[in-house]
Amino acid sequence: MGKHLVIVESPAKAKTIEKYLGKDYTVLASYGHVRDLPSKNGAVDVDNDFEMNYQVPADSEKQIKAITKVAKESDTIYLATDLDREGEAISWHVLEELKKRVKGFGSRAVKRIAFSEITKSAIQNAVSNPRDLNMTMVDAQQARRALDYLVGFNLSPVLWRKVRGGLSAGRVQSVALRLICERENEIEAFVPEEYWTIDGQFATSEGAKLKGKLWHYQGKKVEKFTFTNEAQATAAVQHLQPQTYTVKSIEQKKVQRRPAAPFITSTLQQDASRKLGFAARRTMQAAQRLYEAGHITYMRTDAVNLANEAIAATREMIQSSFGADYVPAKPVFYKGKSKNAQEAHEAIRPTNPGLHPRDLPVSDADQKRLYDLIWKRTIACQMANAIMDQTAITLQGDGSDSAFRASGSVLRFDGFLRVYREGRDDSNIQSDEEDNLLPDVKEGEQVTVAQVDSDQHFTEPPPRYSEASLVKALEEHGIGRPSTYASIIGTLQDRGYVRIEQRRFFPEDVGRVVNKFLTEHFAQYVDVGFTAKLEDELDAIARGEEKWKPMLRKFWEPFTKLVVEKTESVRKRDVTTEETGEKCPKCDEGDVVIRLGRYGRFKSCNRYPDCDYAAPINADGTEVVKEEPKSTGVTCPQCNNAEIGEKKSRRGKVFYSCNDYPKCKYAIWDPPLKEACPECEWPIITLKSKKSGDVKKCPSCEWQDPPMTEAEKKRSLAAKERFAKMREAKAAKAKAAKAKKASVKKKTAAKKTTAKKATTRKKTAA
DNA sequence: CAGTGAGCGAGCTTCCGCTTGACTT
Repeated sequence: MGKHLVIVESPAKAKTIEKYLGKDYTVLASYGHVRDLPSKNGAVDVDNDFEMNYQVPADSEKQIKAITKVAKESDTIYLATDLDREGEAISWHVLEELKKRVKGFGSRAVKRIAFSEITKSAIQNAVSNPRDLNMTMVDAQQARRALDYLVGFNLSPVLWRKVRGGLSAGRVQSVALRLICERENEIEAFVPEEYWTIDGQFATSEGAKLKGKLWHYQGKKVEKFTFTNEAQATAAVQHLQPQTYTVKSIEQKKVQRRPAAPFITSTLQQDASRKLGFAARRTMQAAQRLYEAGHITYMRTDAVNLANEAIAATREMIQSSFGADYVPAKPVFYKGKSKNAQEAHEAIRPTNPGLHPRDLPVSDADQKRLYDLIWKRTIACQMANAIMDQTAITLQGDGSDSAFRASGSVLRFDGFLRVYREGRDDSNIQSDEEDNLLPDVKEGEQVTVAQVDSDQHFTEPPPRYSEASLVKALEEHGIGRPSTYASIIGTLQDRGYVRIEQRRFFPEDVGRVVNKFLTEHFAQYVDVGFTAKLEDELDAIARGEEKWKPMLRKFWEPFTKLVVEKTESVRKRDVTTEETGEKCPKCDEGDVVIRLGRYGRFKSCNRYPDCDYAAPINADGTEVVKEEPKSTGVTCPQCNNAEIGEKKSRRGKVFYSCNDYPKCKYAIWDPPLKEACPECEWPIITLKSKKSGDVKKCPSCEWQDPPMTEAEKKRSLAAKERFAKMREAKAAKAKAAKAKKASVKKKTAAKKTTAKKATTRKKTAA
């Protein structure tokens, strides 16, 4: 005896901690939650005071067995799971299982310890300052778990009945879907507005040039919509052109720019998306590897704070690499911005800031690039502010009440910008003032007009969400957690609710129908504020001011009433069809309605199946007009029977296919040429236009001209590998799901046979 | 690429959050 067992969540963490503690300590990982509600009805027994029927899944059984084995030989158990709500619950679940599995467990000491940074001092400090399990926090987690289950497993079946089978709804995914759909509605409703800007170019007596924007016009400050048409703009240009101008004022100020806070999961995903073009999944995969190899701290975190030791090491690194000017007098501390942050970990940083990216002993390109990003952001966050001189020069028209304004800023000290500049996205538009050097002028100096130009602009609709901006929006509303951002995106795609095109989210028809239904009938549960309100309640439970079961009851009673009511009152055809007011062009009797089919919405006759009129429609509901395929003069290489025509897909993408469709299904994306492939003799090749010039390719073999460079080969191979991996993972997932189904079927079949046996036995007994 | 849909009503689907692994073609 005299042995101690420490339980953490992650195996990589277990390894590190074991190094810091003596040999009397065994550190084991729970691998996340060890018990959960099973994915079936009745997991939360609403008729029995919300009894939670937890189960240990097969995968967790392995971990629990290992933990039990060591627990039997230990006299102290340290529960060292993460210090957030989920971590507290994991500790409790582990403890509950140990009580069941270890005889005489009560003789052992159980201590809850927690640390938010993995450093030797933090861990030793935690071990010498243990506390008890916080049961009110565990209850808050149970309430969260139960509510998510109840929402998901009651709302989803409503969708199966009113829309289509296999769909899903949930506290998080339905809000994410809502954001994407509402953005699309905004874009569709958007009416562009015209406006004009007026710029002037000036020359000083010494010949230096100066550019300015029109600032005042005829005594009024110029606003965005001061000039709304060409006539107004032209009139203004004519009015402004012949004047001379005088430098009326020169305003100068020093502006400091602060570095961004160190990375947390959401900001890492955003920056990796903007700078490296990584999808959230890809970022997390690379980060996981870096974490496992001990190069970075934990990658699923919502805290921006850094360990003191890390700050010290970072400052040292800055001092030695860039000099004392770049080290601020005091360390820089950051405050988290996100709602509902639980701050169980540190920010994402290099474990050793002294390890420069070029010395990272890793060969994987994704990991290298991600480490580089993390390293730079971490170093930058402890560097001095950048300093710029911002100058604004006002040029007043002589004898007029119109003025131009030239502004520019000059970087005086680069500070953190020397290593890192935050990526920009939609909400953060690059200002055109930066590094705009202005010539030296004096107040009262006269300048002459070289040119006055007007430019036409139109206001633009808000952009569709990218993975990065969606994650940002979710985080701002406190919806979802660092460990789930990437999978939320996956769920929306798996359900067919959205698709990603050119790295932007587009809602699919099913997604829009589901969203309309949920927002119309279950508005309060798919509201962006629902999670925030829930979090307030959970906090009250954690503080001990509220009890979790009464809170669940308060949620459940009106919710289940609404579900029952809507299940009865809403008719499926009202959800999945829209009236058009048109008469059926085929039978002239029925009305045309828009229906939701397997592949999206389409027009049909409401007399179906008596009339089978059907026509495809565009995303905005207008009928698709079939264009005649454009001739290419190339014969189909597959059937040799017809020409290949240039056509447009329903989504507007150009493609080339055999005009004998549907008899021959040959189709390619790139335009065909009447040239045989020199390699495999396939009768045609294609011509793809790239930035670097035209590339001839064979659609049937690997041949291309000009041949790929080594770098391109490497890249294409890497992309292929990634693709193969993804496909494999998908196939494995599908297989697992199938296997699960089969085993469930087997089990239910087995149950049935035993049940049968039981009844027959009963009968014989009777 | 195009295909799509109703209703008899068997039996299936589904949540969020925590963490990694890898039975073979």
